[in-house]
Formats: sequence, structure tokens, C-alpha cells
Amino acid sequence: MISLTAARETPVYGQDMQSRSPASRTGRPRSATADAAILAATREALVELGWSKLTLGDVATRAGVAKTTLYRRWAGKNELVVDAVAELFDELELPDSGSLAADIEGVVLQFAAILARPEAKSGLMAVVAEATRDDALRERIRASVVDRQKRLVLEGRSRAQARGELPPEPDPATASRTADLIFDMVAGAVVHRTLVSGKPVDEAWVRGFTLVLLRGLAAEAAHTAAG
Amino acid sequence: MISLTAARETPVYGQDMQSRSPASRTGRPRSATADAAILAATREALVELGWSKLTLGDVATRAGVAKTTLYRRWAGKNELVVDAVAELFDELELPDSGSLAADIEGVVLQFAAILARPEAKSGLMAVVAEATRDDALRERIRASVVDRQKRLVLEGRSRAQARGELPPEPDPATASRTADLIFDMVAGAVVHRTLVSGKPVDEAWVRGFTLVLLRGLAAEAAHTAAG
DNA sequence: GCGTTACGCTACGTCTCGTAGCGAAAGCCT
DNA sequence: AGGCTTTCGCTACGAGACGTAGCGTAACGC
Repeated sequence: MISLTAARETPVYGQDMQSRSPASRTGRPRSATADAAILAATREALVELGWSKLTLGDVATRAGVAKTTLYRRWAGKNELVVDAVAELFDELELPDSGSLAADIEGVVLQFAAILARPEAKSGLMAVVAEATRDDALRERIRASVVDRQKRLVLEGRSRAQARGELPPEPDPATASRTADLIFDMVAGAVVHRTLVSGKPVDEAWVRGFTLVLLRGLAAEAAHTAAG
Repeated sequence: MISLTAARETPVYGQDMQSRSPASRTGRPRSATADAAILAATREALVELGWSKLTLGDVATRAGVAKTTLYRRWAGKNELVVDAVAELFDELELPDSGSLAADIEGVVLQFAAILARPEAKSGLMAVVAEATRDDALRERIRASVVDRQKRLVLEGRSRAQARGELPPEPDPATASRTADLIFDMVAGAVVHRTLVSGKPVDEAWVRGFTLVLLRGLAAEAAHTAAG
């Protein structure tokens, strides 16, 4: 009965925060208030202490719960911080501003505003660094943070195509590839500007960035159509 | 005599790895072999353990030095890893391939190759995350990693301008701004592709990226010149 | 009310941290 | 050669965080 086949008996969330409801609906339910308090306390601790000095015991105290409760719900610091930071991206929306350039600028400014907050900066990059050695963690980040951003790119492109600002994609394969490319360029540039260069993503920068990206995409599309 | 005015008496490197030679040239010199062994051991530990599980005691053992020796030279984990990872970027060079597109593709592939190594992935992003709350660390990263990349951007642009592939900049202010923009776009896209999307920076991706970036820059330049 | 599950609390062994103190080694200088 | 200065290896230490176990109690469904 040594933990060989079942190395993960602990009822930790994993990726299924809610999907465990059908399995167990008897007994005392978990406090939803505690969840919210813990995640809020985690963000608060991230702001005050940063990633490296954040301890789970401190988070538990701030949230007003026992340390053991925290360990019953999350496997460790990584998973907890991912969930805490992911909530920040709930507010992301694609503004329907009528032109592709304005759409891009709007999304970039929103993304930059979230990333400028200290709890997002220190938390997000730390878990991304940890995710280089933890596939499950990478998947968790992808599902709760990255995909939410990516949907905006896809929706913005389809709108632009409907308006005739971008040509329709010839085949699904290249459509997916260019979507990935755009996504990496947009998110990558904003992250690098904010975290590595350490300079603000102000309107002047966004205008310049959008200009280069948009003209590059339009020119490439024209080239692809012509060639 | 409490450490109030002199909170940092320890002869730690700070940013001046070598500049302390004029101050003290008497007594037993520091072993240069130990430096190399420690940095190599740090990279080795990064590969095997990753950032979070890397301990300075373990690094000291791997390097064959005492733990105290390590603390006499580096202030902590952050500074040590920055120096260890920075050495990886020594090999960065700008290939003179004759065309701007080829230059960009060459640099991007080199950068991606370094970033694909596990010790660079987990180490670099972790210290960048820590640097969001530590200005001295950010400056250390900038000096030993970022500036080395940025020089390639500047040199590549000036070569392209000499070849007539890019128009000369009207004034130094916009020249600096566009250089920053290009740098954030190039480095950001590669980092995001590698670490967040988790997909390889292969030649197909690089070609597509270079195409968009180059046409965007050329179009913007034409627009700026025309308008 | 009864079974089941979550909760708060305490206590514990383990690990890492960063520092202090010592004697010995390795250089420069006269 | 001898002395001076700094580094090195080693040991030991208190402090703090980790992650877990065990217990009694609280909250829900049937």
C-alpha cells in the first residue's frame, strides 16, 4: 500500500477546480469564501513580499484560515499563485472599436495594465519559470491565462476579416500558424517591454508597435495573395 | 558598532567582479578556478534541479568549494544565477550575411538556441521575475545579458542603413525609440514562443516572424518618410 | 440523528539559510 | 627567509519554512 500506483491521493484541485462536484456531494462542502480569501491574500502577499519571500503560512494567516486548509486545496506555491494571478485576467475584453488598429491598441493597453500590477509581474513570471520543468503547471497556466488572451487574437482577426481589413486565410494550417505568430509577437513584446526593459507601455509605444505589426501583417498578406 | 552605517561590509562582488583589483592587491588572491567551477556547477544544478530546488549548499558541493566561499563572492542565489546564465550569451554574434533579413534570422536563431537550453530557461526567467522587486538585480541583468543583445540590434540596423535597406533616422530620439521597439519585439517574441507557448523556434517560424517584422519596419519607414 | 467531509489547531522532523569562528594555505613585500 | 594580509575549508549554530500527522469540532445531505 505504499504510494506507488497512487502517488497523488491528496484531494488536491489539480486542474479540476469544480469538476469534483459529481464525485463527492456528501459531507461538509468546502467554503467558497475561503477560496476567495486565500486567493486575495496570495495577491496581497505577492505585492508586499514578492514571489521568493512569499510563504504559505503567511498567506494562510492573512486569509484567516489554517495552513492545513491551504494544503488540502493546492499542491504548492506554484499552483496557488497561478490561480491567484489568473483571476486578474478575467477582465480582459475585446473592445469593438471599428478598426483593427484600434482593437489591437485597446487589447494591448488592457494587457499592459494588468501586467503593470506588481502581483502580476512577480507572480506570473515566476510560475512561467517554474513551468519550464513542470508540464502540469505549464498546462495550468495555458488553460487559465494564455488561452484567455489568445481568444482575443482570434476574435480580433475574424472581425478584421469580416470588415475586409485582412484577407481570409487560405487554409486552416497557415491560419493557425499566423495566429500563433501574432500572439507571440503581441504578448511577447508587451511582456518584454514591461519586465525586461522595465519601461512603461504608454500610448506612444503602443501606437508604434501597432503600426509595425499591422503594416507587417497587411504587407505579408498582400505578398501571400500576390505570390 | 552595530551594522547601521555599514550594512554591507561583506566583500561581495556587487557589479564589480574585477574592479576590486586596485583596492586590494595584497594577501592571498581569489582562485579564478573556483569562480569558473562555481558558475559551471550552478548551470549544472539548474539543469538537474531547476531554480526553485537549487540550493547554494549543493552548488558549493558540486563545485568542490566550501559554502562559505560562495557567500564571500555572491550576495545570494539571484546574483549567482545571473552571472552563471550571462556566460551563455557570450557566444552571441552578428553574422554579416549581406541582407537585413538574413541578419535578423541569424540572430534570432542564435538567441533561440541559447534560450532553448534548460539552464537558460529556468534560470533567466526566474531572475527576471525576482528583478521586478530588486532594482540592483535588474541593473545587473541589463548590463550582463540585455545590453549584449541590444548591441546586435543597433549594429544590424546601422549595417542595413549603410546598405540602403533601411532609411537613416531623422533624429536621435526616434532612432532610440524604434531601436527599443525592435528589441522588445524580437526578444519578446522569441522568449514568449519558447517559454509561454512552449513551441520550438524553428526556421519556419523565424521566416514568418522576420517577414512580418521587416515589412512592418520598411512600410513604417516609407510612411514616415512620405508623411 | 447519522454518516461523511471539511475545518482549525498543535506539534513535529527535515531542510535550507546565512553567519561566526577557527586554523591553515597562498600569495606579496622587505 | 620571515612577516603581513587575505582567502580558503571546515564545523557548528539559531532561525525560519516546509509539508504532514493527528485530533476534536463544525457543517452539510439523507
